[in-house]
Amino acid sequence: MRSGRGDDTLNRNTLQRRPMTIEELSGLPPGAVSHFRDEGIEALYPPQAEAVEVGALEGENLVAAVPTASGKTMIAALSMLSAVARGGKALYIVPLRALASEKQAEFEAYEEFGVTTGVTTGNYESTSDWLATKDIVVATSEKVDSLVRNGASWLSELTCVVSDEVHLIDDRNRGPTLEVTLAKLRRLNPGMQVVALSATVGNAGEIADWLDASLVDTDWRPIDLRMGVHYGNALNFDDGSTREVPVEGTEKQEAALVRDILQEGGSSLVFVNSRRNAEAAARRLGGVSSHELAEDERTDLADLAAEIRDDSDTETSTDLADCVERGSAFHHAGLSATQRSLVEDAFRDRLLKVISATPTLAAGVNTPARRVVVRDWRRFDPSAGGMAPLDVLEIHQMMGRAGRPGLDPYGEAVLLAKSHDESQELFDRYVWADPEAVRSKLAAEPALRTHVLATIASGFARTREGLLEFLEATLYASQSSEAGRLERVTDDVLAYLERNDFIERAPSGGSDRSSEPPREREGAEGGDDATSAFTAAADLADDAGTDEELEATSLGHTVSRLYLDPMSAAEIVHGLEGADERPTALGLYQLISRTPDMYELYLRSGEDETFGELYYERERELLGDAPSEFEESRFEDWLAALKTGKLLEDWADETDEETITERYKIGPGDLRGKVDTAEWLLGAAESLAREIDSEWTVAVREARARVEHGVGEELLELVSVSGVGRKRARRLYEAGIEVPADLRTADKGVVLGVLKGEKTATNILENAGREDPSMDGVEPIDPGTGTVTDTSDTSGVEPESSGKPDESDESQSSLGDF
DNA sequence: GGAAACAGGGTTTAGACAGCATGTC
DNA sequence: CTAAACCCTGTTTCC
Repeated sequence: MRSGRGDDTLNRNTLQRRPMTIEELSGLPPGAVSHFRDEGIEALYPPQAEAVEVGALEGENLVAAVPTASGKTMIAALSMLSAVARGGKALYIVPLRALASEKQAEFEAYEEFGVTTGVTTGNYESTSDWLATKDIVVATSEKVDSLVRNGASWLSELTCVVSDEVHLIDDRNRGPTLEVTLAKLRRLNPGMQVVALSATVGNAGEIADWLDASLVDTDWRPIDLRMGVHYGNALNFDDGSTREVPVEGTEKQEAALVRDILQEGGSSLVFVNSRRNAEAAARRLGGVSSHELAEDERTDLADLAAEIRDDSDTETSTDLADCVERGSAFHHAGLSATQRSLVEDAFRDRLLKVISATPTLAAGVNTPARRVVVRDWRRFDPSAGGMAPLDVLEIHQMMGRAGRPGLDPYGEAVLLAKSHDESQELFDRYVWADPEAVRSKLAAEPALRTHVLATIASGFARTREGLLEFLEATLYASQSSEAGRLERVTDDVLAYLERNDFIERAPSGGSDRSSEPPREREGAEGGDDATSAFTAAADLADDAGTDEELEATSLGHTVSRLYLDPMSAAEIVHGLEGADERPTALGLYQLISRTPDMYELYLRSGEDETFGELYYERERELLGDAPSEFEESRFEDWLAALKTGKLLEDWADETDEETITERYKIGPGDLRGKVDTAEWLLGAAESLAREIDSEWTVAVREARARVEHGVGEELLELVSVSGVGRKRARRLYEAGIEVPADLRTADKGVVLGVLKGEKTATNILENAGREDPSMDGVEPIDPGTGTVTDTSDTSGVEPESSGKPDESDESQSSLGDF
């Protein structure tokens, strides 16, 4: 830990001053100060005061590198509110969708004094025009990137942009997006204030230089954080103090630590390195927490467990619910979004006593605990050939979750050691260590592939020189020691894009290519303001007329707007163009599953054989050229994509959630994620098919509709009725109701017998447009037997009229039956 | 004879953004 | 190049 950095004079001065009260702040909208006072905020934390001193309220650029839960959001809020008070508009960029909702909930309160907030993520969108009227917009970095690509007009009205967790620029996959997006927003709005919020990192100064910003860099926290290592029966802290925490009998260290703090009324968070470990630890720790529960807590926990079981019918859910009943929970990306927030909320409400989590939790929404136990500090990393130690930054993020402001006297973060040597190593490696520096990953080819295309397509650069000049404004350029590397990779990428018909090069000098009219205006939703602003930005970049011109093709524009990795687009286009007959659903599912935009499903041992067989069985359905069986790794990728494709086909064949999660050994959250990505990619594939005039557009649309609703072809019409999902649609179909129109004429008794519940049935009939949807006095008819409880009208009901044999019992039993 | 305990080898391993147009059981 | 938990299987042990 970096205590007392001597070079930070500002910091030292501020800490010794009397606290700055919120009444001293000027430049905020009327009513803001009293709002904060009502919230119980009287004085600013020292880092916040420091931010104000360097001009946060006057539109000055600022990098705040401070620990989690030290009031970073307040720094952002003050900057944004003062920008709004000056008549401006602010954007708050977050790394996760869950954080977007968290921030919105926080900023919504500003409506009280007339400052409005809107959110936009891939999931949820307040319409674009509506966003233009909001004072503050919250969005994920990818969404902002997409808005830039699509030319949202209000972006050029921004006067303040906040980038939360800016250290994620270091992330190989998603960092470059944030980096490029910030550079574009700055070019678009030269006078705009930039506020970057970061965890404490090794090179905050470098980031500040890049953004022309003042730096607030401090370790200050509102509650003390003690870091320590537990070894044997003792817990040794960084301040030299020691606490006896005996490990009894066969119990694990973490169990002793959780029990110890629970007896003082404190909850804990245990970080482990795999999902399975998280689940196993949660089960074991349930034994600890269940001893310390009050009667009313048991009742509440039982309710929570019921909610969890209700959300999804899978083994993961059952296991989680069983743990929750005992006051313990696990948390990882295999959980559904609902389950995750149920667990997080219950933990914040102190109902759950302990969560065992993978690192997801450290990066996500705020879930502070009295004690944080970091059990595993190494994680499997194929690139390292085995277990690799976690970054200091990552461990510090986990440890930073310790201590709940206002509830705990202090927070404790504990690492576990099994030997004296390991204890020493942990102190050196993590407790006393500074976090790593943030390094830009922009020069990686996959990142450049997509951003170079987008930069050209949205008019930020029109020549190779202009492109390189734009890239000069990124963090990568300011960090790069290896001159020419970026240029070299850029040239490779340009060649790739040209080869795949995404861009065209032409000699400059205003040659009039009538075949391909300029497309800058494409997709500019907000009219001329946006277009002119974007064009101006491009003009700024292009000074030379000597260079050859770069222009996105029509296809290139589409790819950029669809937010696809060009390589994914190329794969899809190639696959569709090569199809001689109508592609099957499986063919399309495998196609999108092998694009880099689909997260890979891992091929387990023995599965290469299973899927090899499936491959030979259904080889003809697959699109494009299969790699030879002798190219081992490429063939394995092909089979892994087939596995993912098969999962999607199972889903679209109405296999139930439980069977799929068990068959592919995944959690409900993973299944939802796969389906979601497939839906997006097939939507994009449909646009591409239209763009290249493919004759298979309809096949793609149908395959997309089938994953979206998880139903067979014959149910697609039924699920378009609001309130009818995959299960209800199948039951209706089997009762002879095959299309929405049938709902308008069908016997009400049959409908009620199928749908169970008068309210649902009435509702659905109403949505189908039935004139008299009321179910008053209707007796349900059992769809299985066709027998009536009371009435005698059974005409027109054919229970087994399905075009698709009842699959439910078969799919239950046929494990591994691919 | 059969169930329970144990040993040894094999297997597995974190995370989740985006288009578009609206809503499961 | 570095680990550890869990599962499955086969064996031993104990009643």
